[in-house]
Amino acid sequence: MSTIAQPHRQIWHTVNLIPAGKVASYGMVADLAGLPGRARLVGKSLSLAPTALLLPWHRVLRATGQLAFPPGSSNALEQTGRLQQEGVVVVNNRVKMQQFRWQPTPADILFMLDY
DNA sequence: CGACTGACGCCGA
DNA sequence: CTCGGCGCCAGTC
Repeated sequence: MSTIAQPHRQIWHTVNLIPAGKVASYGMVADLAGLPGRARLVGKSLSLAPTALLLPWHRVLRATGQLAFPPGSSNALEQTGRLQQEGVVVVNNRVKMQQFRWQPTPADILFMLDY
């Protein structure tokens, strides 16, 4: 069976913990996954993630709150739709991080370390 | 081997 | 708020 690099597994695992109605930035996910400074790797991992995993990729955006896709692109539209469906307000292709930022509990951290 | 490219982030002008 | 520049790293050419 194919050997999936650990960093990817860690990243997918972390993204999967983001609760509906909340969002996280690429850098935040990288940090929580034990890969500080590897924000770009998070983007890469999500692009490679099997759709069968049903990861909440739409809850991951840039640190500024901007969606990672160009406004109007099919990806941006789908991401916006999914977020609003969860109650996250998206205006001009961006979200108010101050209001919707996910704040992982100590339990969340432990859950990831345990993995 | 070097140059370029991303679903990024931060700092300074 | 916008731009430019640099750091970051795995792939690709």
